[in-house]
Amino acid sequence: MIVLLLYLPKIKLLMFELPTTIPIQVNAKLYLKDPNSSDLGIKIVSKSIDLINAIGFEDFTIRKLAQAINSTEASVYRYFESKQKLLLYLISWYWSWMEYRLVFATTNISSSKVKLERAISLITDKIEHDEKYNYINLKKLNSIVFTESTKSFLNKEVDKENKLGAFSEYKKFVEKVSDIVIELNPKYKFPNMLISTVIEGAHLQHHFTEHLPRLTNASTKEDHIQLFFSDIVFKSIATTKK
Amino acid sequence: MIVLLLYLPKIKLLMFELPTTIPIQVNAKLYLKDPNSSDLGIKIVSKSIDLINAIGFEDFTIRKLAQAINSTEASVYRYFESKQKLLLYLISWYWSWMEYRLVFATTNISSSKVKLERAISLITDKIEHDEKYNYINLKKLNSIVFTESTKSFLNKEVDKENKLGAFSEYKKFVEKVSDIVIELNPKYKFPNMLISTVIEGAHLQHHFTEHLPRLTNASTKEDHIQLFFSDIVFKSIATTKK
DNA sequence: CAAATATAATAGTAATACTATCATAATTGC
DNA sequence: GCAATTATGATAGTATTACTATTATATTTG
Repeated sequence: MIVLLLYLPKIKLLMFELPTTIPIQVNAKLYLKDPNSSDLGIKIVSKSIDLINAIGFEDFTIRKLAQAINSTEASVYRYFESKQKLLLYLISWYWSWMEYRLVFATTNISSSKVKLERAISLITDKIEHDEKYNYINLKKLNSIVFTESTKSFLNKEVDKENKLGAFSEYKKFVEKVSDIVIELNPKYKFPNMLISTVIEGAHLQHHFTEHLPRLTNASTKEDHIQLFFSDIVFKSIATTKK
Repeated sequence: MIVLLLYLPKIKLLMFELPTTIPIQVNAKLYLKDPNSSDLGIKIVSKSIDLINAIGFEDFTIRKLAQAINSTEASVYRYFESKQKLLLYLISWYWSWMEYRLVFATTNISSSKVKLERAISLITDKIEHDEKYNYINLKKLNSIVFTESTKSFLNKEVDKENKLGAFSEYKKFVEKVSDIVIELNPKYKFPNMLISTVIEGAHLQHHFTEHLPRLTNASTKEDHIQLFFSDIVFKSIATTKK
């Protein structure tokens, strides 16, 4: 069924035009009980996105979440074994969704250059409209990933969580974009580094633009961040013509 | 006195050859009582670096620190009003120290290109030898900044802390390196973005190399990270010769 | 050597992540 | 349609945390 969709005649770029029936896959080891399997699970995921986005992951507590959905801490812990795992679930969901966006944005495009341009847009553009994918607010989730995702791997648990597969969606996405880089320049030595740098760099630059503007040269109005990273990528992988 | 040092005939690059008498300035609003003013303050800073490096900032507690230096929580809180402020102090110290390293690495160098190369090395190279600057273990502090510093600004307190000047040493450093970029190409539009991306990107790539290698193309043995970022920078700012 | 200051000792608060237990509600299998 | 299973709620509890308050004892300073 997914394959069928990929062959639709006109594939649109923007995420809000994606069909909402595609199942987003998240590693089952990130939850104790699939939140998609019940109303409560759905409320947990949906409301945790609202809450983390509103108050930040540090101030976010399972108790606050439970109160917000008229449930109890114990019930939440039946779905996610920890606050960390819940965050990992959300981030993993995000990258799985980004992978679909990438597929839709690049299918039937013959030019590798255009494909890479579109991938960079997907990565560097902040979602500005309040759109939902089922019960998930994509703008808020996007915002969470931008500000909280480094915390998911910059800790002492990273190896343990990596073994669980917590970062495999992220890695898959990076590798898919890296593959486009390799199409354009098979000799370029650092495609994965380049793409992971663009991803994390774009997240940070968005944060800096808003809070520490002296670290950037980007205005909030124009898409300087996209321009900047696009420039970096294409200059880096350009094959020298002599 | 500082000025004098800058005019020493032969300026060496490596940090362990810096004189240890240069006072590193840290914004006074980051502490309640200057830790340099007493034995206890020195022990707090010195041991917190050891501890945070060993167990990570999340697991680091003021109680553990107090026990490690045979003191009490209350005493530590007389120097730093919070765990966060202590981290901000350490990071601020780091950037102040990096500024000195930058000055020493670039003084009396006429070529802007060489200056920028040296700056990039300073930024991207991890400190591998256990060297001390007075009571501060530079290797451990370097490691802390690489893994914990994003947490210092990726939170809801960032604006408040920014007003205190918590990030001014970092900004100063970024701007000093950006100035070299501008020397090389006055028309380049994103010097600050470029340098802050290189700094944060290099930190992350070091972490990825160790924990999530699929996100990189760097081996731990070679200086691929330096090569990669050096390549990015010089290609990005190259003036097109047609 | 008195006065000021720094530190230690001790206790306490409110909040946190997470666990345990048991009762009740909702769903399912037959 | 009803028993058995499962999901949730209610409630309580643990150990730990960041941080504060208070008082006593060192240590330094004028």
